[in-house]
Amino acid sequence: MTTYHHGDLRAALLRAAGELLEKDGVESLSLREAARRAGVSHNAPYRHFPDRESLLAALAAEGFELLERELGERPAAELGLAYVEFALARPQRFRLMFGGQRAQAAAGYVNLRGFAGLGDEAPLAAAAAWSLVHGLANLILEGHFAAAQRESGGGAAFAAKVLGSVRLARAQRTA
Amino acid sequence: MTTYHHGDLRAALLRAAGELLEKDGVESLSLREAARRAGVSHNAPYRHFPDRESLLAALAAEGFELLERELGERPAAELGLAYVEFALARPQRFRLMFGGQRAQAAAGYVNLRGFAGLGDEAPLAAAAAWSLVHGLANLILEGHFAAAQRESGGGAAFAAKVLGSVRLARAQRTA
DNA sequence: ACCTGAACACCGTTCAAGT
DNA sequence: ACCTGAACACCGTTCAAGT
Repeated sequence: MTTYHHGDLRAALLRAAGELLEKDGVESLSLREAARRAGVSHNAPYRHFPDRESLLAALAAEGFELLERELGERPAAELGLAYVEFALARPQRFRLMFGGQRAQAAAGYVNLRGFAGLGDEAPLAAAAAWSLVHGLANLILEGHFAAAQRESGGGAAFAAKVLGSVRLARAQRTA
Repeated sequence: MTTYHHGDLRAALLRAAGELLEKDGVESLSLREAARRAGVSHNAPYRHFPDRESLLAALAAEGFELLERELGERPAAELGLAYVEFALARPQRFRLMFGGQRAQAAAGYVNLRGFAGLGDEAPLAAAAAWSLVHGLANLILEGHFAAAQRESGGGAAFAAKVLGSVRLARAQRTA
């Protein structure tokens, strides 16, 4: 019973907070509710996190590890699509990772140079590739391509089309 | 003196809330503080906005009008850069407009087909162009290109380089 | 060290009332 | 219609105490 808060309260808090995050988003994630779910007083979290913001930072860090892992399992040609799929599968986590000033943790974290055959060409090309998939993920997530998605049969399918069309344009160039 | 709340309390609230937003971001924008700044009771805002969320939606809508206006003043070749510049000039407004579920108001709002010579080619190309500039704006805003920005002499300069390199790639293709 | 309850200064939102 | 003060159920954070 009283097991839980004997060394892994931090982990229990992160798990509870992660569930709350993915359910309702950052804005309605409270330290007190996470503590409640972990079975401790509203005050206990301060033993492991100096404030709410650093709990959020830890959740974001988890997200970056997960993203890195998932990108690592895919061939270079699918990196862009994998990035979008990650965002669509964990929208709230993705928003937390890349929204609102919490980004320091991520700076330079995600390496997409391999995306779409861009190889190691140039830093500018890598920046463009990352920007493309990141913007696509965001805009799909927020519903800005709702109509086109419906035609394509879902967000991931639409993303594949868009990324495919870019790849095609590049292929035509080199051909 | 008692002028203010005689018809334009709504406007006064939006102005106060806009200042708070641009100062500290959405998360620390409270209805009560906006009311205080507008010189009314913490309760008065409910005469004009059913809840906090719809005040935020109104602020986002203002942002979209402003973005549209600013894009409209630039030649087609500069639309992408203008988009990024808007984001860098009003980071908190931009985050509000495109962050966290508030996007319905914007769906299909921004038309970037003219960007980078993409013309009316295809919806997929337009989606790619918007994604590129949107992702670039976001990633610059959150500090993910900090090092490259320093070399380029600022976020806007870096954005111009990235967008220039993409345009170049397309030009090479058609040449 | 780790956890607790009480307390403080905030919130958003609702309600009964005033003009 | 528009505004008010009081009240409710929440927050994040701090503090003095307990083990």
